Amino acid sequence: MESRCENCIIRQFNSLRAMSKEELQQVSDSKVTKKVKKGEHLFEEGEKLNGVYCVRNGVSKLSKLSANGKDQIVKLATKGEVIGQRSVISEEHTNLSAIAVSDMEVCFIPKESINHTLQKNPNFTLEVLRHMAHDLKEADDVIVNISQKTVKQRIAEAFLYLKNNFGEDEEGFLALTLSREDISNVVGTATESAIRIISEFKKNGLIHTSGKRIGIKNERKLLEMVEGF
Amino acid sequence: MESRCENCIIRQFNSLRAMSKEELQQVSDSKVTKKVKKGEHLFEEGEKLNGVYCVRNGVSKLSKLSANGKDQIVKLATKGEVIGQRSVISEEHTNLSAIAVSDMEVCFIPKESINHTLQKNPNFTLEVLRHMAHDLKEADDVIVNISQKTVKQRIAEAFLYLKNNFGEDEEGFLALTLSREDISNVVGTATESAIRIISEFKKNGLIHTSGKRIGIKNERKLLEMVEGF
DNA sequence: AACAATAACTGATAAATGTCATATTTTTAA
DNA sequence: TTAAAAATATGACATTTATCAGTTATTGTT
Repeated sequence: MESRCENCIIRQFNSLRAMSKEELQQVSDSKVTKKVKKGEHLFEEGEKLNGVYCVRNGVSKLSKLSANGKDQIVKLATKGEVIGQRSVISEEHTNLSAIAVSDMEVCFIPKESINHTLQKNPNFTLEVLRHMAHDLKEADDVIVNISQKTVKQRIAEAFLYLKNNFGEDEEGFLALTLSREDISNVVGTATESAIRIISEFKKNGLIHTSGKRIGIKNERKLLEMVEGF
Repeated sequence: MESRCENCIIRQFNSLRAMSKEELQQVSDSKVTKKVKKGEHLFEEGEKLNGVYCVRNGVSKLSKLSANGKDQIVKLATKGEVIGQRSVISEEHTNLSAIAVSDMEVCFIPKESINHTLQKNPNFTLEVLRHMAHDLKEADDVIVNISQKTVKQRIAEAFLYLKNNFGEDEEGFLALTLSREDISNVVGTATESAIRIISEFKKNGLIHTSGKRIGIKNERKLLEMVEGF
């Protein structure tokens, strides 16, 4: 038997915590838990979503394909985050693809459960609104970063972001391992450029690597680089 | 005597339309109408907002100062849009400055009126949520554009955007005249680069200019440029 | 109308970044 | 375990974009 939303700790981190006991029961009855392997899609750009995904475990990249065939990663969503809200709320096709960058466990919640609560429970709606306001602020920050910072600064920032949001493993490597291509797609640059800068960082003792894994060696210097010294 | 929100046509374009008659009366009683001259601030980055601004007339740029001293314009807000919602909702200081790029008339609505309705009227909250979802989608698009398109493409796109959103005057110039610096800040490039490309567009017959005013001459070619031909 | 102040423009050059070609390493799967 | 595939890495070069310096045009003010 599957676990119930009412007891799910993940809920504490997202807007579902503003649901009443009854609403939560209804969500729990209608939800479906799925396992998504690294590299698999949750959904693709342009799809019509019939619900949202609540992330129990693992990480998904939200990305958009540009005209020149390159992906831009707009956000990395992890444990406790709800994916697909925007598209369900505005009843539009998704503008982003969601692909697992590590093995994931997600709960699919049909949109009916969400929409119903959105119309009846202002606390829930307000909570969702607050989350979206936060996402919007972050998106604005990304815009400013991409247009005003150098690739080097953005890569340094990405590593610090990865450390702060996903932590490090026992050996001191970033817990979330992204391919060089994914890194370049987060930062918005050519893969070769990203690789070159990673090599440079390694040479200068800012980071160390082992295969595709990256560990931060000199956080202070990385921070200074982001700030523009 | 001032005009009442209940009769304001602007309201049809924004989330205020989801308010009940009583709520709207309350908003109308507490609102203050202000005139803001071109170049003046509505508010500055980092300020704490005590309410939102409903734009009756004119245009405001929402921008963020980057570490290297350049502004990045994240959005142009015009008639019918509500500015400052995000910050009021998440009860944070603003992350953006709002400066009038043309003479404006705005209504300042104290946050109490907004917050009260947000907690009581799920329709209103949902409406605000939909608007924010839309803004978030647009922000994602901007991210992809900035990181994947060339400056030339982005400037072409900006001109088309200005035409579609603000129209043209009788003489065939874009109705919203931005300084070259503002254009470069929308696009995320150096002012000189923007000017250079504007000259090139003029030379190639894509646009014509008169002082700082810009008129679109060959929309089809601009569009093709945006698409990457 | 004349002046100062500001904005628009242009050229020369430097710096950053992208592209293509190819070598090397790591990962995957037979 | 080993071959094939995929990812990472590096060099050479082209292109794009930024920067600095200086000129011309426009705008606003007395």
